[in-house]
Amino acid sequence: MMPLKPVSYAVLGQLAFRPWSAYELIKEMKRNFHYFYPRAESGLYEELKKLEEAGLTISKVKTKGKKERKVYTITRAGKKALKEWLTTDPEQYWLEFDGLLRVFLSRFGTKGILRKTLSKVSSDTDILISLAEKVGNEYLSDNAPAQKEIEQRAIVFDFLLHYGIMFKEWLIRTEKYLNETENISPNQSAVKAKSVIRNNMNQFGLKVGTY
Amino acid sequence: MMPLKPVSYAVLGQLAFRPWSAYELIKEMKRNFHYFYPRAESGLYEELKKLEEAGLTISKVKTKGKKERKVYTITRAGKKALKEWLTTDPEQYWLEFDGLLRVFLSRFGTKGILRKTLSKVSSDTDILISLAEKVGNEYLSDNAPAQKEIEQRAIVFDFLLHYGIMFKEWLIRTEKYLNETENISPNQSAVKAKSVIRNNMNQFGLKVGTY
DNA sequence: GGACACATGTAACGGGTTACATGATTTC
DNA sequence: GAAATCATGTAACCCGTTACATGTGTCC
Repeated sequence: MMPLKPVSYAVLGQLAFRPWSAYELIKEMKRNFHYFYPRAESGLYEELKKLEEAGLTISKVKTKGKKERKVYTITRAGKKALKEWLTTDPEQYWLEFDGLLRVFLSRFGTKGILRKTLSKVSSDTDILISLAEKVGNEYLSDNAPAQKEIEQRAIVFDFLLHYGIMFKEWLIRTEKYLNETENISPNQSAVKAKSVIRNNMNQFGLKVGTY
Repeated sequence: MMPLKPVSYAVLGQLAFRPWSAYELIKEMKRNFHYFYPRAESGLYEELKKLEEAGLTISKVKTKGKKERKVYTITRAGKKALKEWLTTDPEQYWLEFDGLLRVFLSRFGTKGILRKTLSKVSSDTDILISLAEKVGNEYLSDNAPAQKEIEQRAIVFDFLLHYGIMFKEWLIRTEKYLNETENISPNQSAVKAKSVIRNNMNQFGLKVGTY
């Protein structure tokens, strides 16, 4: 039996809340984890099978009409495995953001092209934030998660919203910077760039001048 | 000739700054892109070969001592291809953060386990921030990037530093939250969780109560 | 009855990493 | 001359996605 991967524990963890059919489970995981642990739905059916083979879940067939579907439940061993995994160290978090690559390389295009790139990033972020708005309101509503669950969800929500806002604020600063460097000499704009760097470092207490 | 992937343009873009030997180029890319476009070094040699096949770069063998190594240079066609790519839309940015998964699932462990997870995230973030400090100081120093380059690097730097700080501030808020919910009833802590969510939403102008 | 969402997969493909191989150059 | 690092790869593998297959309930 293969050592399980983090994604296996994501599935197992979702099953720890309550039993689910595969389809519901996977939809729920997508809702919950999409923005910080994205996985294609098709692969998760695989994981469910592996978990059952490993004895960490069991499934019972429930017939409803003519359609039969399995309902998966976590086992004692599954709960134990989950708890053990939680004690291990998380991986280093990891961002993939080709928009920033494009910013880095933007002098090989035009300022117009750069603005277009940023505007795509902006609208991607709007989607994230409006999802946060939707989820936040659900959490505050009558059909909010159970008390035990909402405590952790608040922390995740807090992260995700600040994550999105960070992009938005960066975009605003960048737009301003772009406007301000619109018609100045290369010399002046290099000075400006350095002052951006220095101000950032000072703002967050990084040591300047120790090279 | 295959359609190029974003990573191909990352390599091509780095070559647009100046010619490099493979090794130097790849080291530089790691420095520049590691935190927002991570790729294993070994795969980049492949990309270089593909780019040359496609005529977007050319290489010349320079012998130095007994060792010969290729120096890659971008071609006219390469510059054109790069510029064209820059006009296309960036992908949606994408975070993988299993620490947050662990927070979501933390009620299946203990608060101590959760704190350990958060402390790993914290030290990962310290590494990011101290790298930012190092890079920032390099940018401000005598051997700073050329004027033309520092403008874009300032934007990237600004992002990366705020990105790291966002994690740090989240960790601080979360720690505080954890402390405050240490010895209160489930009822009260659910109320507290909801107030975290509501405050966040209000702080950033999300509409509350429209479900 | 046709369209579409619900529901559950699987097979093939591909991108990217890990681990290894190789030799040269520097450092002690 | 041993060890470490510079320097350049390649082959095997694995993880995960894409695209497809299949049947059911439901809406009009």
